[in-house]
Amino acid sequence: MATVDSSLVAELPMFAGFSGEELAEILREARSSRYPRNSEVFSQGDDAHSFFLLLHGHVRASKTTPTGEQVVMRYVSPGEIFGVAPAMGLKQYPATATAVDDSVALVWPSAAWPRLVAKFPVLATNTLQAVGSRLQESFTRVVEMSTEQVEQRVAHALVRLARQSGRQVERGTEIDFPISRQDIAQMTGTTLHTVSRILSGWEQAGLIESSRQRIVLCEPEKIHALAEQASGDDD
Amino acid sequence: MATVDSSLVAELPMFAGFSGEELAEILREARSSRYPRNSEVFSQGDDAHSFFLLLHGHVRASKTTPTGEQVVMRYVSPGEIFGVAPAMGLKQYPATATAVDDSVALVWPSAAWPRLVAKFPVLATNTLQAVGSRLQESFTRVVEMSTEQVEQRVAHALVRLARQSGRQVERGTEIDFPISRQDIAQMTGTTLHTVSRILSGWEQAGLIESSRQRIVLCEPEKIHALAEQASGDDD
DNA sequence: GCGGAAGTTTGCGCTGGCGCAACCCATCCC
DNA sequence: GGGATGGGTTGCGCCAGCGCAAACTTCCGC
Repeated sequence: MATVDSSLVAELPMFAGFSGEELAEILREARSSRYPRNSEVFSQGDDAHSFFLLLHGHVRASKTTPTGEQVVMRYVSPGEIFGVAPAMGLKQYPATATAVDDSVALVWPSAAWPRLVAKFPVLATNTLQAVGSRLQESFTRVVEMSTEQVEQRVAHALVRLARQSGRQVERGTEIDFPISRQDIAQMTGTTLHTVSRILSGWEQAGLIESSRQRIVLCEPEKIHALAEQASGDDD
Repeated sequence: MATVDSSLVAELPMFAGFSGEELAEILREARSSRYPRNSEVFSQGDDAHSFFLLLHGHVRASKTTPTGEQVVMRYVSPGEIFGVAPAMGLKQYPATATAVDDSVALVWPSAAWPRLVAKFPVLATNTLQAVGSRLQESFTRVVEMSTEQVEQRVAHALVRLARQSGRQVERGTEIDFPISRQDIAQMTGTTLHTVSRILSGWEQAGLIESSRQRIVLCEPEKIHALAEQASGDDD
C-alpha cells in the first residue's frame, strides 16, 4: 500500500544518503495510515509496536503526570519521525500522540527497526541526529522554564510554532493547526487563564489576532523581541 | 596511550556487543586525560573537537543564557559518555562541561566518530539509546518544572542525585561529589536562597544532614515521598 | 433554531517564592 | 593567626501569576 510519493520523502534529512532503490526497500516495510482530527495515534504506556513518519497534518505529543496533569512535549510537523521509542530501546511509548488535524503517517512495525538498521546503518546515524536535535530543543525548554517569566515563555512558544508550522495569511503568519489556550499553557508551564490574559494584551497591542483555537502573528518581530528579553524593549 | 583497563570499559552499555578485539581497536583511538577539580573540559560554543567517556570523577554540564544565568543540565557519572555533540551533528558544544571532582576521561577526536561508526555500526545504535534516555530525563525535567512546586522539585533532584551518585555512609546516603545550594538551585529552576531554606527545614526535620557542598540523605524514603506528591503523605 | 458543550475572557484575592540585604561560618592562603 | 574569599542562613517586603468563580462566545448535534 505504501506506494507513497517517494520523491517527496527522499528529500527528508531522515533519508539523506539513500538511493532510490534503498529508499523503496525501506518504504516497502511501511504502511500508510490515516488519523482523523482528535484521534490518538498511540497512548502513553502502550506497547511500542510501531514507529512513524508524519506525511500530512499535525500530531501533538504530550505526557500525563501521575496526578493527571498534561504537559505538551512537542508538535510534530510533516516530514518528522515520531514515536521512535523502539529505536531508543523503550518497550512502551513515553508519551501520548494525538492528531490535532486530519493526519497521515507512514507506520513501520517496531520489528522492522533492527532489520532496517542492520541493512542500512546510516539510518541509525540519521535517527541519532534527529533525536539529538530534539534533545537540544528539550534543553532549551528547560533553560527557558528555569530563567524566563511566563510572558517571555509564551512568546518563545509562539515564535517556535510560527517558524515550525506557520502559514502566511493576509494579516501575518498563522499557526497552521488548531491550538487552544490550554495547549499553550501546557507547553509553557502555566494556566490557560494566564495565557488568555497575555494573548488578550497582545491582541490589544496589535501584535496578534486570535480566535477560537486560531492565532495569527501580525508583528512577528515584536513577539520575537518579547521572547528575547523581557523588559526594556518596546517602542 | 590508552592502555585503559578495558575489562572495566567492556561492561558498559555503550560497548555492549563488542568483542575484546573490537573494543581494543576503538580504545586505541582515544587518549585518556586528567581534569583537576573545577577545571573546564570544554566550554559552551567551543568547536566540538572531541567526545568523551568519563572514567573517574564527576562532570557538570551547564548552559549559560544570553543574560548570563547558568542552568545545570546534568551531572555525568563514571561510565557515561558526554560531549557527544559531534555524533549529533553539532559543530559546537551546546553546553559547558566542568569537572566538579578530580576526573579522568577517555577522549576521542571528533574525526574518529564517522570512521568508528562506519566500521562498528552498533556504536550508533548504542549512542542512540544513550541519547534517547537522556531525552527521557530531559522530558521528565520539563514535566516537573511545569507541574511541581519548588520543594517537590528539589526533592526529586536529590533523589536522582542519590541514586546516580550516592555513597553509603554512616548516617545515610551521601552525594558523592561537592555540590552547592547554588548548583541545586540551577538544577531546579529556583534560587540558592530558597534551596537553603528548604534544606534547612529538612535538616531540622532530620531528613538530611548537610554542610558545605555536602549532603547526606538520612531518610531517603521520606525525601522520596516528598518528591512523589507534595501534600498529604507523611507517616 | 435550540440546547449544550467546549473554548475564552475577566475580576478578585491570596500566596509561593523571589529579590535584597545583612550576617555567619568554614577554608584557604599568606 | 589574621584577613579574605566563597559558601550558607535568615528576615522581610513585594508581586507575578495561580486558583476560583462567573459570564460570554462559538461551534455542533439534534
